[in-house]
Amino acid sequence: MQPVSNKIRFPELECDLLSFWREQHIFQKSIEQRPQDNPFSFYDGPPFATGLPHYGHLLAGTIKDVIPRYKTMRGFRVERRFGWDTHGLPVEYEVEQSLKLKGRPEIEEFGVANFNEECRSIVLRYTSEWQETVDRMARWVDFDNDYKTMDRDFMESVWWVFKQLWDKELIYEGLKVVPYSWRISTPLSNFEANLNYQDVQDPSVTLRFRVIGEPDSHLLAWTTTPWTLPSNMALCAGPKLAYVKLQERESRTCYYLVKSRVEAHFESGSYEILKEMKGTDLRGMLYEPLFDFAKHYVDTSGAWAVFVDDYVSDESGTGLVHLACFGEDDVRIFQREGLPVFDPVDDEGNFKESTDFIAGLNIKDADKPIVQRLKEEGKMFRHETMQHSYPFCWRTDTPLIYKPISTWFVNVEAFRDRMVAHNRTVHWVPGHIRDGRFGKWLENARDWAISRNRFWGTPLPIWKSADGDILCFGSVAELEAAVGQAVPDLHKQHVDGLVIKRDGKTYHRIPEVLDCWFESGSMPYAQEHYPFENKAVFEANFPADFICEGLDQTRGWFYTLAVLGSALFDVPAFKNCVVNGLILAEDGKKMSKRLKNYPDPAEMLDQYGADAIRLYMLNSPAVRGEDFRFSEKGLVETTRQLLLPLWNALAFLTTYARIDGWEPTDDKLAVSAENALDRWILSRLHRLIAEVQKQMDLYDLNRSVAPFVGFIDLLTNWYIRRSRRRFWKAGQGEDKRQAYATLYTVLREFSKVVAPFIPYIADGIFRTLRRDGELESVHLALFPAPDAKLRIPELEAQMDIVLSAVTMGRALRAKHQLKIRQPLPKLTLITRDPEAQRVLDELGELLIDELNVKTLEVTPDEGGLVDLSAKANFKVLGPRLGKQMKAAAQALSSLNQEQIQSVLEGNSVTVELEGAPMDFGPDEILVQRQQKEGLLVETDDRLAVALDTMLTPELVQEGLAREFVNKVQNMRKDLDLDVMDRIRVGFQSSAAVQAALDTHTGFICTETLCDQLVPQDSMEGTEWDLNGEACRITVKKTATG
RNA sequence: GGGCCCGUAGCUCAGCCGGUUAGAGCGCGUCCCUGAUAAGGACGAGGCCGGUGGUUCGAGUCCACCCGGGCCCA
Repeated sequence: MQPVSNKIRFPELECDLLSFWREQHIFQKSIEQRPQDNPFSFYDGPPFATGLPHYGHLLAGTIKDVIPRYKTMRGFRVERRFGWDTHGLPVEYEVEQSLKLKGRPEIEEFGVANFNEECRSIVLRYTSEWQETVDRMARWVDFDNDYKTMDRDFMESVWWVFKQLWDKELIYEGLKVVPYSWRISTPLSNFEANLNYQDVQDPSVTLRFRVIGEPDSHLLAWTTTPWTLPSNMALCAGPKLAYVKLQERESRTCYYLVKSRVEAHFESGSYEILKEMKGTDLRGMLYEPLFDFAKHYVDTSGAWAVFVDDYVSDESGTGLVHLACFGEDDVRIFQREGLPVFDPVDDEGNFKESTDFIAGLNIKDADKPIVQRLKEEGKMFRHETMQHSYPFCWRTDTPLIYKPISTWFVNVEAFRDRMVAHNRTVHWVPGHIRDGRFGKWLENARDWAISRNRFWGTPLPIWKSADGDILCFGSVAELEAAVGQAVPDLHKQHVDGLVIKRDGKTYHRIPEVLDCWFESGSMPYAQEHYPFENKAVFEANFPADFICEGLDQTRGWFYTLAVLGSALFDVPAFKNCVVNGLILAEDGKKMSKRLKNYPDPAEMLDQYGADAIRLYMLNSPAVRGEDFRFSEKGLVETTRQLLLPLWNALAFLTTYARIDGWEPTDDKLAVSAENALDRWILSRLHRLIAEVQKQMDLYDLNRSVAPFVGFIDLLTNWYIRRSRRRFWKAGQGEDKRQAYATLYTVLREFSKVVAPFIPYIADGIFRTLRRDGELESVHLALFPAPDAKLRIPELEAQMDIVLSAVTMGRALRAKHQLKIRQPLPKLTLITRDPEAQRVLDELGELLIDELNVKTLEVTPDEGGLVDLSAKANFKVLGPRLGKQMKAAAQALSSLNQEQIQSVLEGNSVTVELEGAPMDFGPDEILVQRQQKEGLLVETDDRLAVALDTMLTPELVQEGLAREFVNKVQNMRKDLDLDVMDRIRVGFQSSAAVQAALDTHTGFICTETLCDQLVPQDSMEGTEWDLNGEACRITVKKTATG
């Protein structure tokens, strides 16, 4: 075994291991060595590579690595391919910006082919940086065999998916109202529409709509967009709102509006309420349109009437909403009620010829003449100007409009219930996502708009004839047959020009491309080029056993996977889903490049290494969907508290193994553990293995990490601390052999337990301990099996007692200023716990050493040392007593010492409770211990510890000797001596110290590896204070160990 | 405006099926220990468990409402 240094630099270790893994193809071996017929399938959600990876990616990437590594160690074959999202708006925007193109007309002028090739050229710009970071983070994923959504094979499968939906009649063409910039003739995403709100002044007009069949009666409706009035087809009332018909006293004119807004529009006393009614009562009222151009172009029968819908509120306006085709709710109601859409606005935001006096005007310029005309015709009730916040195009600073555009939809509502049912079978982490955020979203799922009026994406495979006949292609072969030529590339510029003539009709491709979410949702099929290739591979790996992404993917990838899985195969697309939360900066804000409120990931990798980052994140709430504040301090803490102690456990073992020439041979390891410490740590190890396995099988990463984090503390700060002397001891005794075998075994098995989480350090440990002929990496090993035979629960319980006794003993010493180096005559453990009696048998030495006492006594007799008090055991008594609980608690708290003693001896006690006697068993009463004032006693619930502090001259002498050893050891350390170097010690001291040194010469020399301990007269050396005695010491190296 | 999540010590977070003195780490102060460790330990200060009502013998924990923060949607 090569000794390892405790001066470890983890980033260096990691880089060495990274090269080793790469050179020896460990990742490939970890897959190939697992049986092909035992797959565990993982789908990678493709990221955009238009930016560099940030902590969110590192977090998801870590989880995407931990689970597959674990499953590999459980014997599964886990293929993982990296994916790239290459299409879509983010890419197009970057290109538009770099080429200074604005909107559709300029792109078309530049040429779609040129534009798309520009897109293609930038999407893979950062892939090498991505790969480097992902590799460095120790995430094992196949980049050579990756998939890209712009690959022809991928796109062909997307077409196949689309065609499947088409054949199932789940695709339809409809209208969708979207934010639209007329300046650049481009629909925008909701996200973009939110980028640029400005305060502007707009007309605020309230219109009179004359009611048909009632003399001089009008419906009042309000709008800030007069230009939409020519498209008005209906008015809408809130069904549950209260409305009135009122009459103006002066003019005798009648108006309908919502009751709660009357005072906003009429002065009190100027009117009389004629009638009150609910919104539903208004339904079906007919009115005269303000403008009637529309009837020349669309069928207006049924239009110009009042309808009702819940979206109407009475917070502003009149409670009667003017409906045109420029609002999402409007179009929804139009479709429900069979109303016609009349959109007279062209792509540039100008009125078409169909609009009489405003034809050719830009919509905003048309507001004035429209208002003018309405005033002249007496249709204006009130005309004001108001200031409000309105969305503007973020690129041209012109106001956006909402506009209906032709859009292709997936009829999700048709199979929504199936989707909801499938989702019930998915295991989500955290669990509340299933019926909460995601479940609720599914229940309310609306039809999915999948087409985009853009350029860089997979074209919809639809060709349309002039009379609306449609051809849909589900493969390249079908298309090639139809057009009679090869189609090597499926991008827009290559297919738009393909014209199909069939049965006397001519078919042209429609201009839209698919939403890139459609492509990522198609990834299970498209990454395998299914069904054109890899049928068996696909079937073996679908649905995914495991996926992981951030909380924001609820409406994103999780959703599109679920939609397509349900639509195509009527199954959930994934079985287990871990959702990670958002990583925030230390200040609780979003990480922001502009604010520079977070440390550069590359620097963190260089400084602390990937394992520190991984463990820090895994040990955080971020792995169960909660926000997490990332701080460099956390990395420091993780390194100091967990990783370094663990590594130093290894350094400890190897250091002494070298000194003793110990090697992990079969017979050295065959030693059976007899020492209680060894049996204890092995028992804890197997308890740990069982726990980690259980939690990992539940995908609960927090609860997997917490136990091994705790184990590191037990291993280093108790097992090794207490075992140190066993390794130092001269010679090769049986106990030493056991110590080596145990520590070796524990570290080796532990490296397997932590391998999925901290793969570098785990492999560093494993490979250090590895014997010739064994597996070359821990990542090729199987996860350890918990061995019930090695579990000794009683021993674990006893050690718990010892550990709390140590804590109490140290507290006692600290309180009374008795340093540990000063031996004391006796420690008394006072407890009635039967396990504690047995502590003496096996674990007593631990306490004697750790607390530096000469003898240990365990006694059940608490007499004189502690005050006992009784308390009701609420947990046990509550269910039995119910309302009597309070009285019982009162009664039990006043038991006398005699009664309590009796309870401690296992007897029941009878107490008067509300006039009647009642028996209480010993398990129904809790006895508490309180130290008596002024005694050297420390207590907790079950245990008291007392120290005898009577110092004899012998003990004082021994204390001095230990003090002396301590000073010499410090000097050795200051001189940077090797642990095996021999020394000569000179001293000049008081008589008391001299006497102590004489008595304990052997002890001192053994402890400090000192060959000569000699008095000296000179004034050289370091001056020390040994418990108040002056002493001057020199240390000289005499021989190298 | 709607849905979901979060709110516990100065900071980062545990706290299981509801059980009576609410924990850990970091930071701070005092002290101890140290030849594996960037260490370790003890003690101390520091809490209206976001608020208000309710259910219950008993609420940090369950329910309702409210306040604050986040994410998503509108």
